[in-house]
Amino acid sequence: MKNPILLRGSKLVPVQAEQLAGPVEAAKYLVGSYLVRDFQGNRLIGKIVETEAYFEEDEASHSYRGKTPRTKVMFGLAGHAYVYFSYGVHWCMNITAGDAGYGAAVLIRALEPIAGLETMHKLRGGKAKNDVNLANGPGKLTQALAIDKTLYGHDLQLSPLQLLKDDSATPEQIVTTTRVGISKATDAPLRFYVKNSKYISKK
DNA sequence: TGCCTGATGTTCT
DNA sequence: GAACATCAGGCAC
Repeated sequence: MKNPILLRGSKLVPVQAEQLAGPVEAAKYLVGSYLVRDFQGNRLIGKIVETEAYFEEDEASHSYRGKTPRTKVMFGLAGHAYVYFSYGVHWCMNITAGDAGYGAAVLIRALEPIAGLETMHKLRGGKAKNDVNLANGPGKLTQALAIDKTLYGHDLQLSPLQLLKDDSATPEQIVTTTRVGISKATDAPLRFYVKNSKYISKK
């Protein structure tokens, strides 16, 4: 990779598709990873602190009813962006997981803002009263990182949106709970977040 | 602080 | 035509 991305002295390396082979493992693995967004000359970095796993056998998953024009990227290669419009108002970002042909993805629910906070506040339209509220929800983080349908299907090993991991960091302590904001399969323990993080979404 | 509601595009039934 | 992997503002307490 040209110009490796450095953060606090450690080098961030791209997340490989093999590390996203299973949706549940991928959801856990992605907690503590970094999203790096290059936007209009600014580099915005957020650390993933909360995820949810969705897959074909899962009633709450968009892929449950099979491949459609919207969900087709979920059935493609792992490590790509599945971006969809929710409630007519917000974009939500997923990272595809599992083998090609199997419809699975990991919803990114919250980020800890690391770099480019000023730009993130601007992108949020000044609605975030503090840094905690910048990206502590699926709709908020897409706003803060300027993620929309133009990034649908984007390969996350490439700029302007990359998925990276700091291999020298100690793994996060992860808490597992049921998912949020869904009406089906509400009992499945498929939500993962960093223990004691103040940046996770509410509820 | 916490509940309630309006906004509103896309997909699926 | 209804449901939806949401958010923010308004109002009551």
